[in-house]
Order: sequence, then structure tokens, then C-alpha cells
Amino acid sequence: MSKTKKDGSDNNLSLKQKRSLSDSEFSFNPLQLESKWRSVWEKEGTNQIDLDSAARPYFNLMMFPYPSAEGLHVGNMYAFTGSDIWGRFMRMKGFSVFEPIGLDGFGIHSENYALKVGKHPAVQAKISEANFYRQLSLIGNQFSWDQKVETYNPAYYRWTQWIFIQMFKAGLAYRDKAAVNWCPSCKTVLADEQVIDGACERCDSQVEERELEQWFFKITDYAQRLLTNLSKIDWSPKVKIAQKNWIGKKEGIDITYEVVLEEGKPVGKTVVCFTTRPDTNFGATFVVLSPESSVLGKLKPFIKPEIWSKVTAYAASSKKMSREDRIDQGREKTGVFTGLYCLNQLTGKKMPLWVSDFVLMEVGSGAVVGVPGHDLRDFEFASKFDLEIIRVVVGADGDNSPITTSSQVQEEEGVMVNSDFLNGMDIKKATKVIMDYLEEKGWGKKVVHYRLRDWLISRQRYWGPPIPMINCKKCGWQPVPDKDLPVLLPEVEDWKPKGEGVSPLAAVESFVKTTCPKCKGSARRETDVSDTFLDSSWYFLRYPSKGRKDVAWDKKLTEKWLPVDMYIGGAEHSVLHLLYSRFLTMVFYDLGLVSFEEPFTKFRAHGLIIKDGAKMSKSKGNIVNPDEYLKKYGADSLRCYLMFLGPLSAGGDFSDTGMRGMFKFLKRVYSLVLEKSRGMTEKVTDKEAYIISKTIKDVEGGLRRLKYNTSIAFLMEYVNFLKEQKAVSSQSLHTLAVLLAPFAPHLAEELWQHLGGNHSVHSQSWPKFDPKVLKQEQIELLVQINGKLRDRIWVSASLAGLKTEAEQKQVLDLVKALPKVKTHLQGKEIKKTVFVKDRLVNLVVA
RNA sequence: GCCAAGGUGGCGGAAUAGGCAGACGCGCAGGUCUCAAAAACCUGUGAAGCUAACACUUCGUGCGGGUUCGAUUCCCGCCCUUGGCACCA
Repeated sequence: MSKTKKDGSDNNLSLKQKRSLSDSEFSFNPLQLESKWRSVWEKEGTNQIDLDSAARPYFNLMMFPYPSAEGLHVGNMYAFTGSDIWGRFMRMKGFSVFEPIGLDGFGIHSENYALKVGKHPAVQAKISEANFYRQLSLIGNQFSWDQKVETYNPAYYRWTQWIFIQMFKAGLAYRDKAAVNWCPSCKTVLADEQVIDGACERCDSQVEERELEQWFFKITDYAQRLLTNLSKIDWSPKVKIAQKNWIGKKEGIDITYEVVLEEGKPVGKTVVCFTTRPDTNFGATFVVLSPESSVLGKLKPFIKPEIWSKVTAYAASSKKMSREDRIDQGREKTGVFTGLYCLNQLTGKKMPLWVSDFVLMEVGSGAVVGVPGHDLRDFEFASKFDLEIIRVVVGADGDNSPITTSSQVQEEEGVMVNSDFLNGMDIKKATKVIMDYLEEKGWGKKVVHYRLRDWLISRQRYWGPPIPMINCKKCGWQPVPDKDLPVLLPEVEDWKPKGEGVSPLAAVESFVKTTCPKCKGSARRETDVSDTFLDSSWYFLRYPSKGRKDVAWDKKLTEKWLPVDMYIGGAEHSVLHLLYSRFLTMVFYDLGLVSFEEPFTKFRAHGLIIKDGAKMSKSKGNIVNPDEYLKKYGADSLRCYLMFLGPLSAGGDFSDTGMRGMFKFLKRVYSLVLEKSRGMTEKVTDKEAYIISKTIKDVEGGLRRLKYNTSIAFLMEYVNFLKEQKAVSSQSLHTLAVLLAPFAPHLAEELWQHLGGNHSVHSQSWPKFDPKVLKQEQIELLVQINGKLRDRIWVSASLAGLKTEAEQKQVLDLVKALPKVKTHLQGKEIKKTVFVKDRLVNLVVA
């Protein structure tokens, strides 16, 4: 609600007066205006910075796009605008802002797009590149164009390969068998993200698992550090939490059980079970091995042949199933009893040893000790196979009867019973006590497990950097020597995914055949390419050093510009990209290649732009391409509209009507400045000075909190205020242009120039507000009765402090004299009075 | 199931060291201008009640409690939406 007078009739130019001004002065043509300033900026290098000499370097990074879709997505533009506004704000705050851009055009996304449109990925890459850079040049970002990088460029992926070799030399790259997602219909390996609910994203057929030899990066070696360092970086909390969950640290104990025969005779073998809940071990009644467990092989001599055949048949059938199927929660438990037992040292009890596919080899130790009374899964298993159930915990409900239904299964909390020396203890305390006890006895060993698994690097695809390794029969795996980098991706016609679990490169004999770098004998190249995420996990290091041909990154420039000061990007990369980048940076640090452990000092996640309440997607056909809006309204309107939708972290729903409203606002700003600049005053009135300072403060507050929507709203209020003034000071209008600059860079430049400003508005410093001006002489106090607002009263600032009793009494007298207060107080007694400095007086009556 | 974020007019949203709920905008309605329309501009716009009018009163921030002089904001218990993780031992 505006408190300023609304009848501004005499303050505004009449229509006649307006018409007397020449038409051209009032025609707002954003397209012409924007293209004019684009070329001026380019010509004068307004947005270029000298990376070597910049005084106060500030690395403002945004996630580079996958140029795989039909063009820049309005969601990309949302993210880039949000980041650019921040960069421009920092620039006006006096920093030399480096704002690079590039394309993450290597990898499966781009290859799939090429498959879809039926073009060779290399050909499509050039088309996408031209289109993306064209669009990116129109959105008003202060990109450092000279530094742009594309991951599919040999000058870039040469260093991606070099990084692979550094990982190999550091012992952090290794080969192992791994299950991969296999689509039998497309005859290809799929990335995890291409598997939707166990089915192929493209043809919907059921995905199978296949075992293949693959390259891995040992990210698990860094699990603890990736977790610990989270406390050192300023990131959106939700992203930190997502990473923490993904790393999934679990502290527990490996308990070793002796395997015995039916009659109790030990066979000389053991089974190790990892558990985080050893407190319930007095209630353990069975042990389950994963079907893939290597322990099974060792136990074979002690398992009866007719049982062994059942075990192997079971293991074979579970192998056919995809991981998704196996862990489907609702599925009924299955399993085979081995005929063997594990001895529970605590109770002396023989626990039957089973094999079941609900136990996953890669989790914990691949073996589980079953406590059916206090674990729902174990309960289901025990119920199915009629195994003993013992209660060892009593929960808050006090139920201490035998456990016969799943609702009685007490998992999270309670007090120990039937557990010898643990009885009466809270489960948390019991866990500690029993852990120490088991370790002391030599029955168990405290361990930490992580959910995080090693990073699978290999892709049996074409469109990626060939993994720079050579396999020699005599010397084993050898890295390609530096002088032979890059290993160029051969241009082949038959680049489509093959059916045999190998990359299409395997069919290119001229590529595969090579010599061993060590013994010079004949050898074969690795034919897999590396994961897209490897390309994108170091691109920020390349940006400043793009000009360097001899190193991946220049030491001096890297010292100067990194780590990244502000990174804005999508929350969908919370775990993969952001974790891999952190991992690699830590490795580089350990190898002495960089001087910092964390790549991104500050990270903020932006929200998602949706359309009509739904996610934009190709299949729904509701993707908004910014082109048509850029063409119709220009970049400034689109930028401001997107930012006005809500806080940057929230995203928003794209609509055409809102777009139009923002266009109208910018048009009003334009006319206002042209009109008011005619009779600009030098003198700034007190009222103006106050509003100017307040606006600077508020707009800046919105910028700092990435709530650009509020900054724009304050600018609108400011414009509404200026509109109502008969005469406006030059300072008011200059301030408007400067404050508008981060949001609508083209229009702001135009206005700045019109006002006679020199050089670029974007090189101006962000204005300072004057706190003294913001202190008012009169302050409005709210008058409440029983907490309900009844009136308001203006008092002098000194009195509004309400510090002394004398001041309080003086204000109270004024308040009591108010007619409305009198009415409400009639016949009532004031029981208490609440004074809040500069805010209010509340009278509490009976 | 677990973790996280959120629920405020017709719509997007604003306001949280507890203190004017609905800033700003969209939409809608009425008006000015026009032969007419568009554009532009002006006025109004949470609901209900009461007024000739100005005004005033009551209700109102997902639901139910609580703390407080005072709660959109803090606490407890629910419901719903969105995102992430999930037979994780």
C-alpha cells in the first residue's frame, strides 16, 4: 500500500504535452537498442578483462550447458541470468569478474541427440555449437568469450586424457569387473541415468546386468575427506546434505562368526557380517550370504552336493536379475539354506546359514546377521522360512511379548532385554558397550563403511575422449606417453553403439593397433571412452588457461583465479558433477598440481523453470525456447521476467502474460528517464535522498540474498516514486540506471548514456547508501491494544527510543489521548504496557 | 520408510534476531483518450459485516494444540505438495 499521494494528475505530463515530444524519443525498441550496445561492448571490450593483470580477481562460474537439445533452453537462460546478475553486481562492487562459458558437448547426451537427428556427432556438435553461441551472445551476459572451451575439442580433451594418466600413475585408476546396464533391444550399454525404473529410456525394454572389465577411479579413498571438507565450504545446505547422504558413512562392526556343521563341529571357515546394530546380537538367529559371496566357494566342500546344486542354481538366477529388481522392496523374500551354521559366540547358539539375494555384495561385507525381532527385512525373511524370532528390545509402547507381527518389530529405539549384561541399557549405550566387548574378545572389529562406490569411468561408446591406455601382452597396461597426446577420436562412419559390449572404436583396426610405449612391441589400445562427467569435472581449471597449449592449467593464472568464488548451478548435479569435481581437485592438490583442496568456495543451487506446473521435457513438448521471446521483447525483458518469478533458488512457472508485464515495465522506465531528464535538477530533496538511499539498500539486500525478485520490486517502487515527482534530480536518474544495470544491462547502458554518463554503466561502482539519511526525524509507532493494531502515531526519533521512563510516559500520554484508543479503553483498566523501541506501544487491558 | 525444501488473495510472490499480513507484479473490474479498437494513462481489487459517505468491526498465512502482551515467523502433533535417497545390514 503506497502512502504517497495517488492523485498525481498535476505531476504528470498531460497527453497533449507528451504528444508534443517527438515520437522517436518515446519509441522503445529493445531489439535495436540491444544490438547496438552489444556491438559497442564488443568493439570497446567492455566485458573483457586482462586475466594476467586484474587487480581483484573474482571467478564467477556457471554450469556450462550440454548442447544436446534443440537449442538453449529457457531453464539454461534462467540459470545464466541468475549467475550473470551476481557477476555484474560483483563487478560494480569493484572486482575484476571473470565469467567464462563453454559447452559440455562430449558424451552420451550429445551422442544420443546425434542418434535422434541422424547426424554424425562431430557434425552435429558444430551445428549445436554455432546455435548455442549465437543464442548465448543474445542474453546479455558479460561472458569472457575468448576463454570459451568445448570438451570435444582435441585441445581440451588432450588434457582430459592427461588427467586420466595422472590418476593412473597415482594408483587411483584401476581395472575391475563391473556390472553394467545392458539393453538387449538396443544392444548397448546404458549409463545409470538412462535407466528409468529398470527399463531402457529409449525403447522401454527391461535392462539386464552384464559383467565387463571397466576402468574405475578410486573415489572411495577420498570418502572421509569429501565428507569432512563439507564443513569448510559455503554451499547451499541441501546440496551438502545430498552429498553427505550419497557418501553415506556408516560406523559399525565386522563380527566374525565361525562356521559349524549341523552337529556343531567347526569347519575351519568364518563368515564376517557387518552391522551397525551389534546391540541386538543376543537376538541374532540366522546369517545370510549374498549369492555372489566368495565365501560360498570356500564353504563348498562342506555343503552337501544336492544342496550345493540348489545354491548355484539360485545364484545363477539372481544374477540374471537387474539390481533394480533385486532391491524392489515389496518383493517376497527368497533364499536357500546351506545346511551349515554360524556360531553366535554371545549365546552359543547355532544360527542357520542361508543365501538370499536381498543381501547385496557391495553393501557392508556382503553378509548379514539376521535379527528378525528388530529389523523388518530380517523379520520378513524369518517369517517366510520359519526361523526363530527373539525379542531383545522393548520400545516405548512397553510391549514385551513375543514378536509375531511386523508392527511389533522394534527398530529405532528402546531398552535391552534378554541380552545378559546389556539388559536395561538404552540401545545407544548398549551398542557402545557391546562393540567394545566384541573387539576386546577378538570377535569383532570396528569399521567404517561408505555407501559411495568407486567411479566407473569407462563407456562403450563413441562420442567421448578415448581412454589413453595401451594394453601390452608383455608389459600390461601402459599410459600413452605425453608426447602422443591427444589420442584423437578417429572419424568413423560407423559410430553407433555396437551390440557386443565394446565401443565402436574396437572395430577400427587402425586405431586399435599400436605399439607398447615400454617395450615397443605390438599392443592394443583401450577402445572405451571416458565418462562425460570426467570432461566436466575440471573445465573450470581450463577456462583461465585456455590459451596455454603446453599445460592443462597455468600455475600462476590458477593461483590467481581459483578456487571459484561463486558457482551457481542446478541442484540436479548435487552429487555427481559436484562430487567428482571436488574429488579431482583433492587429488590434484595431493599431487601438487593445485594449491587448494576445494574447487568451489561458494555454491548456490538455482530452481527449476517449469511450464504449466510440469517439468519441461522433450517428450511433453513443452520446452520453451528463449529465441521467440528474445526476438519479441529482447533479452532485458526476458532476464527481468525470469528473475521476477521468485527467489533464484525457487525457479518458477513460465507464462507469456507475465513476460508482457515486464516488457511494459522496462518501457515505462525508458519513457520516464527520457521525460524526466528534460527538467533534471541538481539539488536533491530530502525526500529524494531518503528514497535513493533506501532503494540502494533494498536492491542490494535482494542481490546479496539472490532474491532478485525483491530487488526488481524495489526498483519498481522507485520508478513509481520518481513518476510522481514534478522534478527529479539528476542523481535520482543516474542511480536508477546504475541499479538497473545488473538486471537489464542494455537498457541501463542506454539510459546511462542518455543521462550523459561516460564510459560504460557497467564499469561504475555500486552506489553506497547513506545510513544517516535513512535515519528519520519522525518515527511512526504502532499503537496496539491487546496486540491488535488500533492506531499509529508519529513521534520524534528521540522519543521513539522509549528508553527512559520519562519518554515512555510521554508517549503513553500521547497514545491515551488518541480518540480510537479512548474508545477501546472505555471502562477498562490497563494492566500492562509493552514498549518496543522504534516500533510500537501495546496496551494490555483486562 | 528416511532426508530436505515448501503450503500466504483468482495467480506469481513479499514480510521471519516474534511486532502494520498480502510489498511488487500479473489477472480482473471501472474510467480517461478514440468513430472504434489497440496502446497508454488513472482508480479499485483478501473475505464477511456495517455505512448516504468518510470511517469502523470481525475473520483470515494447510489442519489441531501450545508458548507469548503479541505468532505467517518459535515449540509439539497431524495433513498435503515437490525434490533426493532407499531390502544400506
